[in-house]
Order: sequence, then C-alpha cells, then structure tokens
Amino acid sequence: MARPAGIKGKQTRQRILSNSLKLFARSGYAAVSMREIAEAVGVGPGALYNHFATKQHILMAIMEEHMRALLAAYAENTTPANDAKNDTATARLEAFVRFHISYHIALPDAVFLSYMELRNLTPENHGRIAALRTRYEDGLDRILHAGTASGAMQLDDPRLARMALIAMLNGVNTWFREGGRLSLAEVQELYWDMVRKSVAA
Amino acid sequence: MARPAGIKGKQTRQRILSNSLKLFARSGYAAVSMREIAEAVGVGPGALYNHFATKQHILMAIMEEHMRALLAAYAENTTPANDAKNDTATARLEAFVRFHISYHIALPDAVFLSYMELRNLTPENHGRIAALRTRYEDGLDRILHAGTASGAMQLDDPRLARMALIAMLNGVNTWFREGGRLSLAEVQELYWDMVRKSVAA
DNA sequence: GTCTATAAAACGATAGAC
DNA sequence: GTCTATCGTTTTATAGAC
Repeated sequence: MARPAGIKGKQTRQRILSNSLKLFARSGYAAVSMREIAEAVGVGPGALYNHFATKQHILMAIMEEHMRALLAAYAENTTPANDAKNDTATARLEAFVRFHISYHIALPDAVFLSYMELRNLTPENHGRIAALRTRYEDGLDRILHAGTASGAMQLDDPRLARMALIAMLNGVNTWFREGGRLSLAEVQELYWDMVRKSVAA
Repeated sequence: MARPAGIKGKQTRQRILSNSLKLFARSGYAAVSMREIAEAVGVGPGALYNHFATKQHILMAIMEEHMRALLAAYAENTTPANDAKNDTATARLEAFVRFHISYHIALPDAVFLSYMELRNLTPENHGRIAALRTRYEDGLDRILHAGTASGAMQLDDPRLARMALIAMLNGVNTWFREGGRLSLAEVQELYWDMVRKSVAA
C-alpha cells in the first residue's frame, strides 16, 4: 500500500484504452457498451467515469494517441538520409511505403479503428483527427510532387495518386495475417514493386 | 382505391430499404434506430415489421440486393468482345477498372455500406455476402493470372496484386464527389494509367 | 479509486384496434 | 397495411458508501 498515489489510476486508464480498442475494433464503437468495457477491464461500470467523462472521450483518446504515435514513428523512421545520394524522391517513396506497411501491420486494431470510426466522432473531434491524418499524408504528397518535378516520376495528378496509393497500402490490413502465406518482408517487397511501377515515368 | 393489392406494400418496402441505406451509410447500422427509419420513411415504428422481421433483415436485404446488382452489371458491361483482338488480358483489365470505378461512384452509399457493415451481419449472412463478393473479385483474379501467363503482365504474386488493386479502386469513394475537381472520365483515365503501369512487365 | 444501486432515456420488437 | 400504446430490456451516466 506504499504505492505512490495515481499509479493504480494510470494503469486502469491504460487498461480501459487497450480493452476498448479491442472491443471497438471487433464489434464497432456503437455496438460496445460501457458495461462490456468495464467487464473486460475488470472493474465496475461506474469506475470508468473516473477516467473518461463519456464513451466518446474513450474513442477520441484512442484515436488521438494512435495518430500522434504514427506521426512520431514516421518522423523517426524516415528522416532524410545523411547520404545525399539516397535522398531522392524515389528513395523517400520507398521508405514511406515500407514504413507505412510495417507500422500498419503491427497495429491492425488501431489502424482499423481510426479509419472505421471517424463517423462516430463529434464534428469537433473529427476535425482534429482529420488534421492529424492530413499531416501524415502530406508527407506522401511532398514526395510525389518532388518526384514529378524532378522527372523521376510521371503522375498526371499527384493528388489523386496520393489517395490511390494510400488506399492501396491501407488495404493490407484487410487481409494480412501474422504467420500467413506471406511474411512482412515479402509483402513490403511486393507492394513496393507495384507502387514503384505505378508512378514510373 | 382501385389499386391492385400489394402495390402499396411494395412501395413501402422499397422506401424502407432506400431510407435505411442512407441512414446506415451516414451513421452506421448500430447507431440507427428503427424509430429513425420509420420517421424517415413516414410510417409508424410498428409498420416496419410488416416488411422486415428484424433490423438485421433490413441490412441483409440492402447488401444482398447491392451485390446481386453489382454482379449483374459486371456481367453485362464486360462480356468478352466479339473482336478477338480486344480480348487480351490487358483490355479486360482496363474494362474491369473502368467498370468498377463508374459503378462505385454511381452508388457510393451502397458500396460504403457493403464494406463497412460486414461485421454487423450474423455469421450466416456474412458468409453469403462474402461469397457474392468473392464471385466478383474472382473476375479480376482470372484477368491477372491470364495476363501473367501470357507475359503481358508481370506480377510476382497475382493474389496480392488483386487485393492491392481492389483496395486502390475502392478508395475512390472516400474522396470523389460529383461536381468536384475531376470528372468521372478523368478519374477513370488516371486510375487506369496507374493500374496499367503497376502490373506492367 | 472503486464499489453497488439506480435514475432517466432509448432500444428492438409486439399486440390489438382499425 | 398502418396505427398507437406498450412490454421488457438495455443503454449512458450519476450518487453515495467505503
């Protein structure tokens, strides 16, 4: 009982988030009740409200933390190479594709939720998540524009290309299963091959 | 009042389906109540049960009719050309891409619903819808295998390519808006350009 | 911080009049 | 076939004891 105050609360908060994520991903936000979440966490229904004011706050916390973690991981994994020779638009596109696939495969529930439950956010929360997503996808936008400008790529409409490529890459989560027919490395290779060709001059 | 028996019922049934489709697409199946549907249709809540036994039956009817209409339209729009010269795998892939885009853009709500609400179907209903979807996507599978076999395309894994292309094409519904920056014809052209290159030898 | 009990409203589905 | 009224259940969220 000499445990510092607040520790138990932090643990419960995290358990609420991780269990809600699993339940929301499986059944959908609207179909999951606060009672189900409390039971999964192992507390009474009323205890949830010590940590989140409403069910909407739980959903928003999950999505916002996911988007911030994605942006942080992207910034860390794709910083411009010191080797200027590897800092071409094509090299940066390859890095984006490989990062996007590995990150999305590692966190399928959070990714699924962040695309699927946008409509269950209040308009204000929706706007904040959309802004974070735009910040991430703008990274791809810059790569495609740079590649088109330098002649390394040929895209009649880089904005459409960005949306087409994001959709294609996101699709990996609808079918990829750990331990399945293809390994992560093989999937990265196969997608990169298609992406590389699709933007080729 | 000399109207044939059953006409009014058929009309109401169709109005239930079309209004439910709009509501489900906007808010999600679980978040829409039978009362909301009844209000949108313009009948009392109890009247809905003269046409559908449960809310699940409404969802299933929408999805099943959408999938059957998709299969029928695909069969009609992509029958092998009499001109044998235009019956190459590449020509058939182009026809698939153009058909898929135009059909999906024309029925955004039904397409959105059929991908988004699969998890709200009972296991039995889910299996029936999945089987219909497989029948459609197998058409693309055959094209990619034929193209790879003839050397017109180079795909190290046609199954992955099928899923990547389907995801990319489905993505059009997340951003395309009638009267927006790009016309349907331009979108078809731009997507086909990327698809053509992505499978190229 | 978590518990139990409960308030207040909304849910899917049904019954019986017309 | 549609109406109104309602059953029985479940929902989100709160209150007060510990």
